Amino acid sequence: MRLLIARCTVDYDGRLTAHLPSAVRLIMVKADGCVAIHADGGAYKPLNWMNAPNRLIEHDDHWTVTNPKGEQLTITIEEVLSDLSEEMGVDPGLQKDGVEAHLQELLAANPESIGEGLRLVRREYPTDIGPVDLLCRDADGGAVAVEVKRRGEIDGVEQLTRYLDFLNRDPTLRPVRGVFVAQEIKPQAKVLATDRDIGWVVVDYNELRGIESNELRLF
Amino acid sequence: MRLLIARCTVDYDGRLTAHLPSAVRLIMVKADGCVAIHADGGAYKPLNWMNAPNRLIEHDDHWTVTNPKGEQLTITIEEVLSDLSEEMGVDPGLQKDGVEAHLQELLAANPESIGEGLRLVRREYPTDIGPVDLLCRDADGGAVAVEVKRRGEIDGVEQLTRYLDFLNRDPTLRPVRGVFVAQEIKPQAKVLATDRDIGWVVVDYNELRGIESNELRLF
DNA sequence: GTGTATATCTCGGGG
DNA sequence: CCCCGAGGTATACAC
Repeated sequence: MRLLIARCTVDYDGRLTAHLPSAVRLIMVKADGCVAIHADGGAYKPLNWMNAPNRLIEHDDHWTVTNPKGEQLTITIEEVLSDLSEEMGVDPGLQKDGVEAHLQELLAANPESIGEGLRLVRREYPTDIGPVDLLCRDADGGAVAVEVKRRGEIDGVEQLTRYLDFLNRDPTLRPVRGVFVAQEIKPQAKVLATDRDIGWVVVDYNELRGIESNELRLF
Repeated sequence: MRLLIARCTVDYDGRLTAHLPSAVRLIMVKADGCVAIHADGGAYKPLNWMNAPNRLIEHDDHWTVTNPKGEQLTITIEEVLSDLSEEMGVDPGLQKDGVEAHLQELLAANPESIGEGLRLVRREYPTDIGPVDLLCRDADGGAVAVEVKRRGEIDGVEQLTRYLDFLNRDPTLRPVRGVFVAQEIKPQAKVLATDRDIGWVVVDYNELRGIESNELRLF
């Protein structure tokens, strides 16, 4: 990784055009070739960047970074304040816990926590426009499509609506009702779901993990 | 800005829990207090981060970064390879051109470029589930809802469908037809729009800018 | 502050 | 390769 602190101007010409007036900034060049220009503030997002793969050419007073799509970043360097290079090696990567996939697993193992009498038919049930998170049957044998989100917003309701639209074309399933499940559901998403006769359930991740470990203890 | 290159492990506990095994990484601390941990590859997104506002405490061998929501980042530093601090000042910020907002402005000023005889009623016309980009009336006085995108994809058609659904409940507007406008529309989005009796128009941003400057020249 | 839409989104997975 | 979905999305903007 190379870390250059310099007074510079930057121009990006690609999916949009953008310009940075002269100021002191950090120019970060990573081992994979990607370039990012950071100001001394404003969260983690750089002001300008160019992802790998690309071609970086260092001219006398400016750099050009070009990618295969024809996007170009031009960095005009007016004054170098610091220039540091360091070998870092390959990173072992981030280990995550608590994302949607895990929530889906827990719900698949405990469909009763979505609705009484629910039994799982299958996870990632395929439709023509993508897989439904969970397909279940209720106590009366009716099909239930479940969309799982960590945070329930309007687009999740849209997604489930699309799936229901397709599932209800299948005579072996019809009629299919929908349930929207999340750790937190925004009021507008509840309104839209109710408006479309879609049920919604708020679940607690830690409580589900508790159920899971209790059940494990029984065996 | 402080740039620390160190062998470290990192633990995040907040919206999820995540762990980074020991490796050499860049730890960036910006003037506004935000912290980002970068590997030597993988685009501009850091492996872990904590946005401002937060509280950074440097202990002997580890740092803790805590934000008001109770999320915490723990950086255990095993070996410091480099430690650089540099004053950069406030950045003048990025100047952009060609984003959706500009396209919407240009179309609002030239509704005729969407359809003959269209007149603008208002931009960001409010509905219960969010604002419609443009509400217009056509030559016959019929209401027209316009959704503007830079790149037209399926979710834009969904969005417009939602708005039309709500707008058509308003007796002073009904019937409202929809037009989907973008610089580029994906085939699937065209199919879905047509299927729902929604019109679609591909516009050229530079041409619109031309119309705009021509009109300005007339005055 | 809440809620909604945008983003040069980034990133990963599947066909 | 593109398409689609998730994200600790972040960020801007209207109400």
